[in-house]
Amino acid sequence: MRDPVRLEAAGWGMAGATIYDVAARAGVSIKSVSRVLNGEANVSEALRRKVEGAVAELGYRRSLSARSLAGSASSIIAALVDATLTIEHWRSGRGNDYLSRLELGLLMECRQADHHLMVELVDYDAPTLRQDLASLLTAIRPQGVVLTPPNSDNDVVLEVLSELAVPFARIGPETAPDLGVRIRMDDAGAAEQITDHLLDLGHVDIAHISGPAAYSASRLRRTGFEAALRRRGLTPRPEWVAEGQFTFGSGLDAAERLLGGPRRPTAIFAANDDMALGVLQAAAARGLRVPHDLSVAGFDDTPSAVFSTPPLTTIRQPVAEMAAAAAQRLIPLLKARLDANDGLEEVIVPHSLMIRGSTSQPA
Amino acid sequence: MRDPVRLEAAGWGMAGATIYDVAARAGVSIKSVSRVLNGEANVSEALRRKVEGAVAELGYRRSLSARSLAGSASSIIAALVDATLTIEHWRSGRGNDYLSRLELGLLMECRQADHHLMVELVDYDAPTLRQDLASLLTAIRPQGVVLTPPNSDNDVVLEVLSELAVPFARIGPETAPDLGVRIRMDDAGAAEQITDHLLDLGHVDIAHISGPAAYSASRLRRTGFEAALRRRGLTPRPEWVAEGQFTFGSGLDAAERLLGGPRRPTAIFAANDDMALGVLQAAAARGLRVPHDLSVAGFDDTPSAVFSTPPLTTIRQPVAEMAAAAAQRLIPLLKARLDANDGLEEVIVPHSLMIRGSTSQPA
DNA sequence: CATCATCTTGACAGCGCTGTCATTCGCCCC
DNA sequence: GGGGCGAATGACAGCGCTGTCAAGATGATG
Repeated sequence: MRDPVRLEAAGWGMAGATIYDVAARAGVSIKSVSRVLNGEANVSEALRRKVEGAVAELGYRRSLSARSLAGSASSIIAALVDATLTIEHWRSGRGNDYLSRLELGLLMECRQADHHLMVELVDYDAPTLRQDLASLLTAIRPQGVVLTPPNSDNDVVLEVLSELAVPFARIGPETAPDLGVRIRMDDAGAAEQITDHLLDLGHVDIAHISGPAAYSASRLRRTGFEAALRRRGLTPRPEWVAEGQFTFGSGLDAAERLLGGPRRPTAIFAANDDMALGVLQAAAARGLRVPHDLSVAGFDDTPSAVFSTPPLTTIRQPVAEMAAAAAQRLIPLLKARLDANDGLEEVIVPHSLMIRGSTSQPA
Repeated sequence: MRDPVRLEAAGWGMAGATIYDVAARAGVSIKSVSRVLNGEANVSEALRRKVEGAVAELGYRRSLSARSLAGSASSIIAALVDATLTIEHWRSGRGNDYLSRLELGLLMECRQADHHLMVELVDYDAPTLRQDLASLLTAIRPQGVVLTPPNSDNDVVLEVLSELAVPFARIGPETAPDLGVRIRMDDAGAAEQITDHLLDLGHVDIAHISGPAAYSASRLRRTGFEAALRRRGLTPRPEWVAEGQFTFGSGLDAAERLLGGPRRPTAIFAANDDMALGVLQAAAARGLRVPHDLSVAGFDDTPSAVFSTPPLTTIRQPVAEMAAAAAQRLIPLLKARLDANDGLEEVIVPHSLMIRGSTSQPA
């Protein structure tokens, strides 16, 4: 058995107890302590009680690094976040509501399962992405990785993750329907639902501001929008779909184009709230009253959607729930040491339509 | 030298290279690799080049756990976040803009310094806080800890951190002016400035909705508010200070009280934006036009402040910058292995007054 | 040219765990 | 009553690094 004085010499000030201390206190071997802590089979009740007592008395907690190094659970979940996007947010001085909610969900689950959340910035545009990611993963050896939009589909990332056999969950996956745990909402269905809401109000001339076509969320929302029209026997007019960039400014511009055309739509469904807010501004600039002269619908239910004038009718994405579901699905995987990321389940979480002041019957 | 086949057997799929692989490839000892990587002195140029070459070829990156375990840098920064608050946010389904911006700042700095960010929920109300925190810290052994508002002052936490000699930074510290790196803004000064703005516009009858007196941010803002009045020879009227809870609802209630009094103020300065938004709503409910009949000022510059009607005049807290400053100050500390948390510098970051539509001359 | 200080490099022992394998102990059965 | 078997526990070797200490290389010095 080792010298207990070692404790004081650790340089990290008052160091915590180690497994040796617990073993000594309980009068058992370190392996037995390890067994109890890992809930291994074939442990006598007496042993368990002795160990648990010692653990409690010493306030012992296993070292993450040691566990991780010894080849077992690191109990770290890494959330991979888009660096470029983050830098943009940083520059604009704004937080990222989506990411924040996502993280909330992850944190809540991590807390329950006694796991830890590490947030990592990844530069998805770097030519060295493959290399970067591999380094990152071997450096921190997370037990599971959560891919966040809009980067849940990067081929290189999926490849590296598969090669390294790291379990992963994808929030809002778009392609590669067979890799990892996939958690998403029904974008098309939600878009259809909110378009239906406008149609139900009596609108016929409905325009859409889509997101960048590169994102399938954009495509799915547009698809849903058009499907809703078609189901009512209406033909989507291409000139009434403007592509935006998911930003306030691009929404404003798109609205200008849409409202400046020969025939003015009575409702605009923007593919996200930021753009819808831009529409609100464009409408105000033209002296159009919302919702009297123009109904506006968004997507996402960002915080500002509640405080805009009028408040936005929008789709509430259950982001935190998605994240929690991801972690929930991921953590058992870790336990099972299941390292095949194929054929895992897909979870579709329910969204909700938030009807607020920005939509009404056409005048 | 070890068996290179080991690589394939690691069970983690394609494992990354280890220091042994690099050493073998470079034809040097592992210690030399370690030396180069740590930038230790007395390393020949030739050695450095050989090692760096091998590292590059292999895409080698040191294992966090091993480094941490071996007693050196864990390169982990832990951000301690209030669990109760987080759960509330989780329930409400809203993100946390403040936290998000804070994290952004931390992430940016971590990225630069090749550190990692771990976000940890802490239940500050738990009777076992001391124990919990000690366990947490010994489990993850972060190199530095960032305390986030409103928990930058918890005595138990500061104590544990000091005992464990973990360097820490405090965002928005209120008490204990000599512990850790302290990063804050000038709350009183900012409050004074925004009150001055109202006074400059010609307002005399200015009311204040403060935050909970328990938070010194509340007290400082109130102090600044009253100081501004006094400097103009005005006497603050206690009945024109209402205490809110930093929430929308409490702002609305407080505004009701203030506006329902015998003499109606022409301007209200709320200690945060959420409450100011409540004031906006209360004013609208009473048919008061803002800013014509009532000027409203907030504090924080939350995202909704931009999209409210009218947009809020408010104080912009440079949260991300504060966080970045914290990390910036913390990381060198880690390197220097400085484990005294006393007498460290205090950083006061500049705020800015955002003048928007919610304030104007009194009618 | 021997001597000593200085620079450069390597061997080796942990850090705190987990995994493997060996050992002990009871207990059942013929 | 001996052989066999499973359950319970322990001894010990790493995991991939860093720190310590020793040794070899180099150069300065008298």
